[in-house]
Amino acid sequence: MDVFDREMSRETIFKDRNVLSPHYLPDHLPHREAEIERIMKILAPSLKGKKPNNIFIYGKTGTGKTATVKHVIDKLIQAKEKYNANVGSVYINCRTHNRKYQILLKIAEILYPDENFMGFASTHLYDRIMDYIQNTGVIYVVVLDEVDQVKDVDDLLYMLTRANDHLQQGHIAIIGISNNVTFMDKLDPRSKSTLMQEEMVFPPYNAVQLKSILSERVAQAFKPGMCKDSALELAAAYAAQESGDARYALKLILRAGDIADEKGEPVSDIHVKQARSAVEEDIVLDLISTLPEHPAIVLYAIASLIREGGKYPTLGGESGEKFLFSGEVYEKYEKVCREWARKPRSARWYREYLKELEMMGLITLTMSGKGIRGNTQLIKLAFSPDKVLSAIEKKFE
DNA sequence: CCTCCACAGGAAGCGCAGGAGT
DNA sequence: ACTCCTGCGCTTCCTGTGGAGG
Repeated sequence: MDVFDREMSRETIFKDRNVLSPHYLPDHLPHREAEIERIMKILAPSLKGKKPNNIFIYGKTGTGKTATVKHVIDKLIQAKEKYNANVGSVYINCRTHNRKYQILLKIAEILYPDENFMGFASTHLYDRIMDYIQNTGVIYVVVLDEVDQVKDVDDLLYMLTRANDHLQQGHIAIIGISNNVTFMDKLDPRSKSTLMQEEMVFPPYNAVQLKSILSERVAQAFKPGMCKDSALELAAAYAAQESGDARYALKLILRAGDIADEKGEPVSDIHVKQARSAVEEDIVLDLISTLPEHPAIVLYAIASLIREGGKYPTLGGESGEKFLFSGEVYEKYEKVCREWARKPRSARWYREYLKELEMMGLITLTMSGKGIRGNTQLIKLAFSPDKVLSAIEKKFE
């Protein structure tokens, strides 16, 4: 009996592990009923051949934006069959298709599945797309997930929305999804007003909501009684702390499930706690791997200063939390740069790196208030310095 | 109260790379 | 093949801000 045989014959606590994967689309989305209804209402005119409004959806990661939209699109396609309506749709993830050209190409490829558009100019793609819509009179819903990733958004939106003015029949409707608040400010006012005919904000889930989301999935993923209620509750509580991220909650339970499965035990609190540390490590590693060189060095400077205690250790003394001063970190950053034979960036740009690191959730920034001279940012590391340091050292070999 | 500190963050501009237009 | 244009990453310069210190 070899390893394969033993693994195959082993009893597992999972019924369907796949249900917990980040790509799994559940049939039922708890606590998003109102959002689903609103989007359906907005899209409903398309079934009668009328143009629906464009929608812009904003919400933090793990608030169910993508799942909700995909769910509604599924329903729209079902309704299309039922009422024999002339509607179509594409879902495009702009992280992988982050330029106007790639998006037009993707649309063209779907509209003309038998043709090869490689190497065609984007104006040609545009014309062909317009031809299709004009000739068929279809109402075409384009979902742009993570729109903020598109380099030439203004161009793209202008092109797609202005197209509608030239169409005698048919229409392009846009659903934009983003988790970046500042994205709206960077938009051209014209594209802003067209994209945001309807604006929706998806709030983060609270602990109670996360619990009910988890329990639905857990019931499908594990065999009966193989995931304790307390474990589920703990995972929900951890995720609620992490800004209500349902994806994080699912990751936790999946990881905890794997740990428990290995031992052949039902999932309990201990496994969730272990999973948390493991998932956190994954996240740190993942974030740092995509980090450009200089932000990584800045982060390294922060982590090593935290470990050394910093120039002004535990100032303020609030629960012993260690804060660093912006200037102090910049000096350290310059020093590390010299040691690693890199030319340090200017202090101005260093501040941009700090903001970037904050947006990624690697550090937290607080403006200095009472008790501190001058007006400066106080920097706190979101993860353990040792994990961060080793991850960055690994990155630089 | 004024001044100084220790920065924050806006504006302008620069060199470069890669596409679009011709 | 060539110019032109545009976005990106960055520097330089500058004005603004909130509290400390005298």
